[in-house]
Amino acid sequence: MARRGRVELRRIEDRTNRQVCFSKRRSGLFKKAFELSLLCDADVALLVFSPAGKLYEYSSSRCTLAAAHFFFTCSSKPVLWIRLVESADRGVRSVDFLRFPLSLTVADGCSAGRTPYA
Amino acid sequence: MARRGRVELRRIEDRTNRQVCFSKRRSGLFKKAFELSLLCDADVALLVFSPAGKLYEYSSSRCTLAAAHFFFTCSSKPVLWIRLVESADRGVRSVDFLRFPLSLTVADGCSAGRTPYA
DNA sequence: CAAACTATAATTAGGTC
DNA sequence: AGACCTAATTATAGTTT
Repeated sequence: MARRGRVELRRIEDRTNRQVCFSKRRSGLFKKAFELSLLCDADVALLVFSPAGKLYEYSSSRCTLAAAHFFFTCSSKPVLWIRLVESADRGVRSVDFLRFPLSLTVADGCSAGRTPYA
Repeated sequence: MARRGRVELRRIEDRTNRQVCFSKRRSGLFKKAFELSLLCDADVALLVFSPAGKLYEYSSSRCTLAAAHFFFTCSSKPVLWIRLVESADRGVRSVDFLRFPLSLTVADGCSAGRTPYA
């Protein structure tokens, strides 16, 4: 009737099962993130990409930040995503990022010897 | 001997208790993030700032990305943090970000009408 | 097929050392 | 702080509606 043993910690092969698990655990994870932020007065930012590439995001309201997420895609095309996080914002939401090509200019005083760009 | 009731979902006032709770729940959250990534083939990025301002970070190894975290501090000073996420990277680590001032140049084709900068 | 159910596994608050 | 312990809560895999 319920699970028969410990969960095996490896990729779930069955597609449907994996999708269902993703949905359940994703909401559990976001709930935990929210609780950590609230109970412990911490700032939390969480990004989850489904295998299909859909993005789910959470930022605790205490973040005074606009969080940006800056990736290399497989083709290594630098793209910047920026979202303004409203104050009093909490809970899980789908994402409305601004997406645009980016040029970076590093000002004087860079403290790092290696660049994240190839 | 153990807890006497449901957890009240609000900021823990006692400093020591809050710190202990933070430590426990943080590790629980990172574990869940890792499991979601592994079981469900998802990319997960998680940032947690302790009340003291210490940063804890996780990115699933499947992220083909260098993740960047871009904040406004309270004084609204734009600063870019960049970290190159190594492949085969998993688990919780303390952070070794590169920190430097940033100038942004948005190329043609910006799809957004509002800027995250005040 | 999503939502509800439910038995069990997993997390964790509060304690002790 | 940090590891362990235990009871109670919470999450969730598998099932059903």
